[in-house]
Amino acid sequence: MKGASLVVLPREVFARGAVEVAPTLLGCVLEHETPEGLVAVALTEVEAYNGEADPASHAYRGRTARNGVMYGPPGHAYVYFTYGMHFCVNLVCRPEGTASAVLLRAGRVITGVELAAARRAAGREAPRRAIAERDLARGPARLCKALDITLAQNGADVSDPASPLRIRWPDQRVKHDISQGPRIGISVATEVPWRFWLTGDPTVSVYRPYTPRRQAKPVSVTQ
DNA sequence: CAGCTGATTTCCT
DNA sequence: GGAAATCAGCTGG
Repeated sequence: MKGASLVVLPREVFARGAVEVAPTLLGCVLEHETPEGLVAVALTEVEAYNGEADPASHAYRGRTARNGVMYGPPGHAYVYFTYGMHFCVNLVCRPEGTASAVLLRAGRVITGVELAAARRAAGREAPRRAIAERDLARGPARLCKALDITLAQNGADVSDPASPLRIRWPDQRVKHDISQGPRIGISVATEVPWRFWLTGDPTVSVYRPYTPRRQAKPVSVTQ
């Protein structure tokens, strides 16, 4: 039935804390409809960020121009730009005024594989190999690239079925095994197990413990 | 396959 | 000024 695809997650789902919302999102389908076509991704890996109480959260030091959307109503997309070239997308949790959110880290492309592959290949110089299908949305920045999510989608209401960017329940209610462990790419609060993923799923990114970027850069010595 | 590095801008100290 | 919720490409084992 076609109508099933319009059943977006109700806003109440996002009214709870990110740690509770995160596992709920696994298997749900994030869709982005653009003039180029529709790409849909079944989420396989997410991370919870617990607002101002969480040293790893962008909201840890309070409200800024960048993280403002996180303080808004639940069920909206918080998109940020990082490392000078990448976008990442979160879904806002908890009522307005708080800053809890779930980072979408990876998914499996279930609709629009060709379009997603074209977007991911764009800008690469002399690619030696085609991108494997499992890698299309494997990683937060890759997921955004496959779905063409940019700052233009910051604040989008994913609980609105009329929104070009929305999230709906899985096609089939399958019982998944869910694993839980430390978050990736952060240097603080690495002890809390707030990353959730579908056990054994090939689209989940490989766990890499945090390693400092520059270790003891040689000090310049005069004379 | 592990490990390193450049790319490149926004944000905050 | 420097790190950042990252990725791709290259190197060496």
